[in-house]
Amino acid sequence: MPVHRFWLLDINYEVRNHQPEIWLWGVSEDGERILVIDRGFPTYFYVLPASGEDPERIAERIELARVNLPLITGVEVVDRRLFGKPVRAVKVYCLDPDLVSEYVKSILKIRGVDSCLEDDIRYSMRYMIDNNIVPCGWHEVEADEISNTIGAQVDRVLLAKSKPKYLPEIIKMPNLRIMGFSTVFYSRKGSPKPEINPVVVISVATNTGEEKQFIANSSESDSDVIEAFIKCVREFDPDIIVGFETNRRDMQYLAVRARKNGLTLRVGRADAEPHTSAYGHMSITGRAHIDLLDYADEFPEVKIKTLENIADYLGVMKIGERTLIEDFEIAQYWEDEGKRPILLKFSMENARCIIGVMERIIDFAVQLSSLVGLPLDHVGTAAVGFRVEWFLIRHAYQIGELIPKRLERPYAPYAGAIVLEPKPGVHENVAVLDFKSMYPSIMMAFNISPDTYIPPGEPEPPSGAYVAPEINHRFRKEPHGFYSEVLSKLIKARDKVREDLKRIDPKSPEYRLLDARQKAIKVIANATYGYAGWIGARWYIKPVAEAVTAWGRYIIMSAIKMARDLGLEVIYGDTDSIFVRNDPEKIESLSKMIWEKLGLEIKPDKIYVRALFTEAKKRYCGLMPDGRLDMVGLEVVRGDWANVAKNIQEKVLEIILKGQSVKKAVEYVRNYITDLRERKIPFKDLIIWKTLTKDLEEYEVKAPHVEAAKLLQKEGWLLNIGDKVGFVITSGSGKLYERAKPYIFASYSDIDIEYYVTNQIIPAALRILSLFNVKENDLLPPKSAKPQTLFDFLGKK
DNA sequence: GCAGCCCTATTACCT
DNA sequence: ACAGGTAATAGGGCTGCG
Repeated sequence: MPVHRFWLLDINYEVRNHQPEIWLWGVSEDGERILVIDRGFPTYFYVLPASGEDPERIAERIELARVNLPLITGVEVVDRRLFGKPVRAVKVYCLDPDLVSEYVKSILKIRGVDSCLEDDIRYSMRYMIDNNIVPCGWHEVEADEISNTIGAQVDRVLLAKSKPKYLPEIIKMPNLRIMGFSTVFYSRKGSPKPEINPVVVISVATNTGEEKQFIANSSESDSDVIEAFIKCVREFDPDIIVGFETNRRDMQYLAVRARKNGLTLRVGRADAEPHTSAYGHMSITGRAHIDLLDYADEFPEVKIKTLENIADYLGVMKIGERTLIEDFEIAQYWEDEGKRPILLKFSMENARCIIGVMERIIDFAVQLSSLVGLPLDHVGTAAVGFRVEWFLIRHAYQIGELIPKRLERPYAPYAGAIVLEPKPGVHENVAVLDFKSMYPSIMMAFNISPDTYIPPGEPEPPSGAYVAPEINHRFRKEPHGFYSEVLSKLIKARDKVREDLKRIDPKSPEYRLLDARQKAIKVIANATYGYAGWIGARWYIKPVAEAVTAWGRYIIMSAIKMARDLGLEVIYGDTDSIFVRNDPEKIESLSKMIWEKLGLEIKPDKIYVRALFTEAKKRYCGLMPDGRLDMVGLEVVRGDWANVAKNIQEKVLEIILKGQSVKKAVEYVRNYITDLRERKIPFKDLIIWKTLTKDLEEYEVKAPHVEAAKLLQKEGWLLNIGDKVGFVITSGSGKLYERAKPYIFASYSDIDIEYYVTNQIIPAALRILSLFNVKENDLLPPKSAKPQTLFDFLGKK
C-alpha cells in the first residue's frame, strides 16, 4: 500500500446519501496538491443518564429507539470524566453528521436521559481531534489514488486506507503558492453597494513575484474583471489566498457581483463559491483564505487598522513611499482619466503590501493553527477565547474529559488585581521587577482548575487543599487539575522550543518558525486565565478566576512588603510588577526571598535611567538606557487624541526627561500653540479618531464621534460596529457634538483652533507639566502674539 | 439662564 | 465573543442664585 506524506492545508466534509467523507487538502513533499478522502470515520455524541439512572438501561432504550432512528449505527457505555468527576455515559454513533442535532432531540425525550454532550462539535473538528490530525502539520497516510470524478483542482485524489498519522518532528513548511489581491469598487458617492456598484479594479500579487491587474473597460460593466480574476486564480492555483478586510467585504462583494453578471465566483479547488463558515470566516474549499485584518489585533501599537498603517508598522512599505488614496477619494480618481493611473498604482501597491504583510504573519499563523488545532483559515478569525478553547478541547479528549456545553450565563464580576498609587514626580534609576507569567504560575502552583475545586460543604480530601487568600476557595492538591496540566504542557513546550532556538542560525527559516511557535505558545498560555474568567467559556467556574486574582493580590502585596523590609523604595506597582529604586544587590536578595517564600520568579524586566510618574495610576514614562522613551497610558499612546496633543506631549516628555528643563518645555508648548494659531500645523494632526462600539441608534447620549458618524451615514457611507470615525471640531456655537464634522467634509478654515488649544494641547501638556507647578496660563502665548481673526472672534461669541 | 457640581456614558488604555 | 482596574472627556441633570 503506497504511503503518502502531506502537509494539511484545509479540511472539509461532504455528505452523500447520509455517508460522510472527510476531505483533507494537502501539499505533498514533492509539491503535489492532493486531496485525501477518508470515508471511514463515524460521528458520535454522548448521552448522560439522569442521576440514579443506569447507563446500561439507557443504552438499551436507545437501542430500542433505533427503529425510528435508523441512522444510529451503534451504542456503547463508556467511562469518561466531566469536570474531573467520573461519569458513565452512553456513546451513540450516528451515520450522518448533519442529522446529529435532529437525533439528539429525539434521544432527549427518552426516559432517564439527562442531556447530550459533544453533539456541538463539528464533524471535521471531531475527525481531527480524535485522530490527532493537525492543521499545518505533516502526516502520513496509506492511500490509493482514485479517479478525480469530482473535478477537484489537484494533482491527485487519494482514498485513505488508514488514518493519517501526524509527524510532529517535521516542522518545515512546504513551498506554498500565495496570492494576494486588492479590489477597487466604484461608487460615485458613499460606500459601494454590491447590488449596484461595480468592481472596477482587481490587483493581484503573488509570493512568486507575479503581478497582474484587471481593469474594467467602463464603469458599467465588471464582468470582464471578475472573469479574468477567476481565471487568474485558477491558473495560479494558490494554496493561500489573502486580502485585507476580505471576510467582511471583498469575498461577499465579488460573489454578488459575479452573480449579477451571470457568473459564479468559482475560486476554490472544488466546485463552489466562497461560503460563510465558523466565526464569520469566508471559506474557499481547498485553499486557505486569510484576511489580514484578523491579525491586526496582534499589533496594538497600530491604532487605526488600515492596510497602509500595518504595512508601514511592519516595514513592508513606508507610508511616505506610498501612493495613498482614501475611500472618499476613489470615485474622483476613477472618473478622471488623468488621475486614474494613480488609482491603479495605489491598488497595485495594496496588493504588494498584502503579500508583504502576509509574509511577516504567515509563520505565526501557521504555528497558531497547528498549536490550537484550528485550520489555518479559521484560526485568525477565531477570537482569543476560542483559540484557547480548541487547545483545551484537544487536551480534554486525550485525558477522557468530556467537553462541556457552552452555556448562557449572567455576567458575574469579581475582584481583579491591585494597582498601587504611584509616587508622582521624576525618579532616577528605577528598576521594573516583573513576576514571570504570574497568573499561569499561580494556576499551576495552587492547582486551580474547575476539576480541582472543592465546593463549600464538601470535605477536604486526604491529600489536602490549597486555600485562596481573602475568599477561601479550596482546590485539592492532587491530582493535577485540567488547567494546571495544560499550562505545564504549554510551558514545557515553550521552554523546549526556546532551548532549540539557541542552537539554530537565527537567519534560517527553521528559526523563524520555531520563534513563531514559542510566541504562539506564549499567547495561549497567557490567555488561559482570561479564558477561565470568561462567562462564555465551556470550562468556566467563577471561583477559579476569583482564586487566581486573590492569590495574585496576596503575592504582590507580600512582595512589596519584602521589598520595603529590605530597604527598597517602592515607587509604583500594577498587578504583577513592582517599580523600585534600582539597587541590584537588594533586588537580588528580594528575588531570592520571593522564590523561597512564594515559589514564584520575579526579575528586573527593564531599568529606567529616569522615570516620570503622574498622579494617576497606569500613566507614566520611563527613559530607557538607549535613549528611547517608554510611554505608558498617557495621551501620546492613545488613539483617541488628536496628533497635536500627542506630538506636544511626547516633546514635553523628551525635554523633561532628557533635557531636564521645564522652562524649555513650556517654551516649546507656547511656540507650538502659536504655530497652530497660524495654521502651520497639518490638518491631519487635528483629526480625532474614535471607534463605534455599537449601532448609531443604540447610543444613549449624544457624542461628537457619533454625530460625525451620522453625518457620514447621511452621505451614503456605511458604518459598522468597530469602525473608526475621524472627525474634527469646527467653530461655531453649541456643544461639541454639534460642531464635530467628519474630517472628509471639513477644511482647515472650518476648524475651531481654540478647541484644540484648550481641550487637546493644554491638557496633554499639563498632564506632565503640572507636576512642576506649570499652570494653563503659563502655556498660553502672550495675547499680543495671537493674531485674532474676525472669524475667531465671531466663533467665540 | 447659567455656573458649578455630580453622576453616567463612553473610549481606550494597563497588566 | 479572554479578565478586572483605571483615567479621562463630554453630556446631562440638578441645585442655587436676585
